[in-house]
Amino acid sequence: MRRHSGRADVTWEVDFLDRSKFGADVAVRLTGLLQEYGAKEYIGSHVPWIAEALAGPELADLVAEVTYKGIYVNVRLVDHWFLAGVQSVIDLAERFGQNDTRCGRAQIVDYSSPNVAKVLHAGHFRSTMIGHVLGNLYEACGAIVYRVNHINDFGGFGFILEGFRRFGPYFPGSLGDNGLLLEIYAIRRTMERAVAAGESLAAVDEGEREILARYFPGASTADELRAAYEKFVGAADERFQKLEEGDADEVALWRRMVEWSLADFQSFYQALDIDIDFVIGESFYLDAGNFVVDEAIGNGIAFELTKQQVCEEVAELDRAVAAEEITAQVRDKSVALLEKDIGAIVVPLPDGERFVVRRSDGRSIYATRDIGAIKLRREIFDPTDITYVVGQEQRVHFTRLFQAARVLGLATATMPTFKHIYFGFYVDADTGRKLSSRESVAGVTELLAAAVRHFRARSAEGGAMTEQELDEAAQQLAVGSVVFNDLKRDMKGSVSIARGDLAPIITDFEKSGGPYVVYSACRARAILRKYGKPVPHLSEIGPFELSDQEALLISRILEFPDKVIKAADEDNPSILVRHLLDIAGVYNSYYASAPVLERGTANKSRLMITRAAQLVLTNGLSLCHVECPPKI
RNA sequence: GCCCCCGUAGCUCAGCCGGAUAGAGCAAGCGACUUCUAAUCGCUAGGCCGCAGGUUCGAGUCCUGCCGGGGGCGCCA
Repeated sequence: MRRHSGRADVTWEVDFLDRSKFGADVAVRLTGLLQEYGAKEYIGSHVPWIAEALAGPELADLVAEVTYKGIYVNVRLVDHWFLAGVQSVIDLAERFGQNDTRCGRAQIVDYSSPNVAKVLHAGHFRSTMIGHVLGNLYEACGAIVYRVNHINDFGGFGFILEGFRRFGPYFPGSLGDNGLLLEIYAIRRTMERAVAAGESLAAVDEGEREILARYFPGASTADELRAAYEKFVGAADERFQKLEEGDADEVALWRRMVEWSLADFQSFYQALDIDIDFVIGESFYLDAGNFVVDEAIGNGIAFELTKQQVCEEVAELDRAVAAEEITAQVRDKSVALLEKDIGAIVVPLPDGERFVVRRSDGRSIYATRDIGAIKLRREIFDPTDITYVVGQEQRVHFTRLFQAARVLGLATATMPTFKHIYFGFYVDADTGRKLSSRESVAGVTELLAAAVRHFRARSAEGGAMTEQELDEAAQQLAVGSVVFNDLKRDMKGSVSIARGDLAPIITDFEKSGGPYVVYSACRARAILRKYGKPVPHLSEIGPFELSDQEALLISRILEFPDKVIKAADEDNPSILVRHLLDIAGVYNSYYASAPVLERGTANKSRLMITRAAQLVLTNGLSLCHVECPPKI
């Protein structure tokens, strides 16, 4: 193109087409020339020579026919090119889709991140699936991936330690170990709501009243409740301080409690068959965080926000109000935020905001530990990229954390890269409103179990399979369903989910496409199994002609590696998932119309295409953390 | 108040760095199983791409404003 145009700066784009629709396989556009000259002149002066160049002898073994219409120069490729592509897919086999675009990169992916003493809710589920698949994608692109499960085993623990002792006599006997922890959390939340509700207590529902009555038998009025709550908070703060200082009793109890929760989480990870390399509690990073903060105070980067500094900023705000740059309302809000931070250790950020890294009472907060985590992770893993897969509600926290890391010298302007991959939450299918963690809780494990039972029952209709095969197939279909349900749409949007009855959810899962892709891969494999021999090599194939459908299917298959790269580059698994659904659709259609094994003879080129389709679907599913069961 | 996300078929969503007649799936209707397993396939129907301007040869896509929906803004995590 450059030679024909006589210019070195021409750029072009190539789009795959549907042969049955356009009679060609790819469209070529020289975008630079198009923009430079406009459509009219481009069509008149350039399109003809572009078509002529493409039809020239140099490309004769690739190009079968060139046509043009409007700004598009359409090229029909020779059938041999497609089948050669199929052969290369077969040669690469399990490696098809892998690439080296991220060679030399070491990426930390921080995902799942459950809270000890709280219930795993749907947000953790999304984080787990998205993070895991992103890790797979980065690996497929050649990166070394360190998967880290950052367990919140510290924040808010004062309440748990105190509650465990304070409410001991009132716990119902039926609660298990982890159940106790959840109960304490529920008590705390209930108290917060009750106190926030004030005198009326109108916002407190019946279940919450029951909790209040059980655990605070002496407090019946709003004032008494408030007093009881304040005593609870005070005692909890003391507990936390002792824990941080390493008090033997508190540490021992804390350790036991963490174990209870981890054991509970394990059933969730087992159900999803997820194994995260590094399970590290945030407590691990406490000392490193304090070290960084102390050092930063020492060299003046971080400092205690004093009353005087706040006064100066307030004065500036007052000036702005006087100059009518801001309203008094904005000023009051800002002042309130400023005053709240007096006494805390803060890191000033380039955008003028502050990042609080230590409370005024000297205790750590999660920011302290997150900073420590960055320091230790850099020392241990020397990562080029750190990616956090955490819900969108923490966007502000992470943008500040990343800025603070650079200000504190824990990272340079470009190394490592920090990314917060966020996602939407689950919403009520009827109301469109966000489900609270308490509502979405219920069910992650139960939902998956119900999905397994559903697919188990359907499989059983099929016939000759052993019990174990049935279990495995159902497990994979269930996992595939939930993964696809979560990952086929853009992550930033919310996922609506029906409440109560699980049946509609399961039905949605089945329709969501996971089983469709699994089943497609299984059909392809069934053909190959029946054939029973290695598929023929390209060199054994005589003269052949591809159908439009075959050309389309093959071009979709050959696009797969690019989709893997794109999904990794955009940190967006849905790009991969949708492409798999697309391939599965084209393949199923092909499967229905083009028999491979017929009247005892095998169609060689179709066998090759079937093998390539099976490989691309299996490899793609594997990236999505779904394995194809041997039988279905 | 500030910030973020969303608005495309009855429903759930795709739609690339702006490019051919805006696509799938579900739901609805019709048709196809002694077959490489029908968890499938084929066909039909269904659209002021929220509204109004602007940029452009060309806008669902980019810009501005408006309307509507959801969310986030702790010395919690």
